[in-house]
Amino acid sequence: MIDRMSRYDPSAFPPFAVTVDLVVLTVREHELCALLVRRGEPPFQGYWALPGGFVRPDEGLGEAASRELAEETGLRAHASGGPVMAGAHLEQLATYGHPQRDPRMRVVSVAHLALAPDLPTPKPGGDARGARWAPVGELLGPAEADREPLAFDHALILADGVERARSKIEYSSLATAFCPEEFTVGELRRVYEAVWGVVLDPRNFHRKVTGTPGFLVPSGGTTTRQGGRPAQLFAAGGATVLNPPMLRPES
Amino acid sequence: MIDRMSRYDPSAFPPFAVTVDLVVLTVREHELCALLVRRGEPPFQGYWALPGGFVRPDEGLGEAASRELAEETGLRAHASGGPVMAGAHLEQLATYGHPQRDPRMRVVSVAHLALAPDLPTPKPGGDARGARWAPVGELLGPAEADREPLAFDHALILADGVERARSKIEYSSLATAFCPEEFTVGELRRVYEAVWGVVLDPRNFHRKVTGTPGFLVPSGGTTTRQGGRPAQLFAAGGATVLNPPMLRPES
DNA sequence: GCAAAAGTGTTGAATTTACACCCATGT
DNA sequence: ACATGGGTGTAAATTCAACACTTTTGC
Repeated sequence: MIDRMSRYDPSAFPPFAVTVDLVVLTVREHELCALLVRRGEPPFQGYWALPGGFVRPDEGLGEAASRELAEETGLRAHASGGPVMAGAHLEQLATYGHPQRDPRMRVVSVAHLALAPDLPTPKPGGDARGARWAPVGELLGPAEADREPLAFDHALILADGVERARSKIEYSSLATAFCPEEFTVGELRRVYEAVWGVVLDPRNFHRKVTGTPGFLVPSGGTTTRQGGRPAQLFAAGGATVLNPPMLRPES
Repeated sequence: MIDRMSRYDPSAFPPFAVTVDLVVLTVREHELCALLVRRGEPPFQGYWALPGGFVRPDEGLGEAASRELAEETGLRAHASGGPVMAGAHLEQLATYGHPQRDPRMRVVSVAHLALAPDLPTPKPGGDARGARWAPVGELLGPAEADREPLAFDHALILADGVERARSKIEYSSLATAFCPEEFTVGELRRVYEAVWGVVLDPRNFHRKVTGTPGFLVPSGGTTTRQGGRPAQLFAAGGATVLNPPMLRPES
C-alpha cells in the first residue's frame, strides 16, 4: 500500500520511457494498408514495426505523434474534431504499457491512429530507412503462426487501430480522411468497401451520403477519372458525427 | 531530427512519471455521479481530484487501474469484453500528457473509466481521506468559472469519461454495469435516463431491451422494490455489442 | 453502338414511435 | 378503490434494401 505522502510525489517512483507509436492507415488499390518501417537495430532488428519514437521533454503527446507522422509521411495532421481536408486525421488510440513489452526497460507507448489519403510515393518517409505500405489483410488475416511477425506488441496495436477505423467510419465522417481533398461518391464508397471488406450498393450508398447533411459539400466540378458518366466532385463537409450512421452489412 | 541510433535507445531520453487516474461513475438517486477524493498535499491541496496513483514498476496499466479501483471502492474490476456481473466495468479511457499538467515534473496519466453499481457506502474507500460521489451535472454543467475546480486537468478527463460512457451505452450492454447483479427493466431504464439526462418511453424501452438477444437473461425471480406490479428480474447477458443500438432521443 | 460508372425512382420489408390498454401488486 | 409501475398490442411514420431504369461519358 502506498502511503499518503508518496501518492503524488514523482521522485518516489522509478521512471518510465514514454513513446508514441503510429498506426497510419490508407487505402491503396482497394485495400486497407498500414505504414510499416524496418527496424535497423536490436531488439527486433530486421523486423517490421509501426513508426514511432520518443516523446520529447517539452512536447505533448499529440504533438509528438504529429511530428512523427510528418517525419514519416510528410503529412500535416489535423486534430480530431475539425474538418478533415488535405492531410491526415490523427487521434489518440490507446496506451500500451505491459511491463515486458520492451525487453530493455519499462516503455509506455501512447499509440495514435492516423488516416491518410493515398500517397503517391511507394516508399514514404524523408530518410532512407525501409518503409512500406502493407495490406492489413496480410498482416492480420492469416493465423498468427503463418504471418510475418511485427516488432514488440505492434501487431496488437495495429489490430486495435484497424478495429477503431472500421467502427469509427460507421458513425463519423472519418472515411473522407482517406480521400483526397476532392473526391467522388464512388471513390468514397470504395473506401468503405476496402476498410470493411464488403461490397456496397452504389445506388443506396449515393443516396445515403448525399442525403446526410454536412457530410459532403459539392465543390462544383466533375471528373471522369473512374470512367463512365462524369461524377460530381465533393469535399468533406463540416459534420463529424453521422446520424443515422452508415450500416455495415452482414453484421 | 532524431538520428537513427537514438530512436529506440531509452537511455537517451529523460524519464516520465506514469500514473493512472480513474473516472469512476455510478448512478445514485437518478443522477450520474463521479467519485472524487480530496487532495491532502500540494499541488492543488484541498482540491477535489480523481482517484489515482503511480503505476508500479512491475504492473501493467490495467493492473494499476484495477488495484486503485479496489483500494478506493473495494470493487473488483472485470476486464472489458467479459460479462459484467457484480463488481465494476473497467476500461482504458485516454492518456493525458501535456508537459505542464503537473507543475512539479513531467507526468503522463493513463486515465481509465470505471462503471460501478450504486455502492451502499456514502464515503467509499478504505482509508480516511475525504471521498465523495459528486453529481457530474454539478461538476461539468455550469460555466467553467462558476463550478468548483478540480485538480490538474481532471475536469477534462472527467468530461471525456462521461462522454465515453454516454456514447458507449448506446451501442453496448455497458449500462448493466451500473446495475446490481439482478435488476429490473425499469431500473435499467432509469440508468439510461440518468446517464443521458432524458426521459424514455417505458413501453418501447422494455420491448427494445428484452428483444435484443443476449442483452438480458431472466433470472427467474420478481421484485416489487420499485412499487407497482411485480417486475421480472434479469441479469446481464453475454452480449457486449448491441445491434441495433439504443437510440438517444432528440439528437 | 457498347461498356462502364453515375445517379433517380419505386416498392415491399423492417424498424421506430406514439399511445391505448391491460396486469399485478401495495395501501 | 385507486395509485403505481410492469408489460402487450397496434397503427402510422420513417427508414432500409433490392433492383429496374435512365444519364453521360470513353472507346
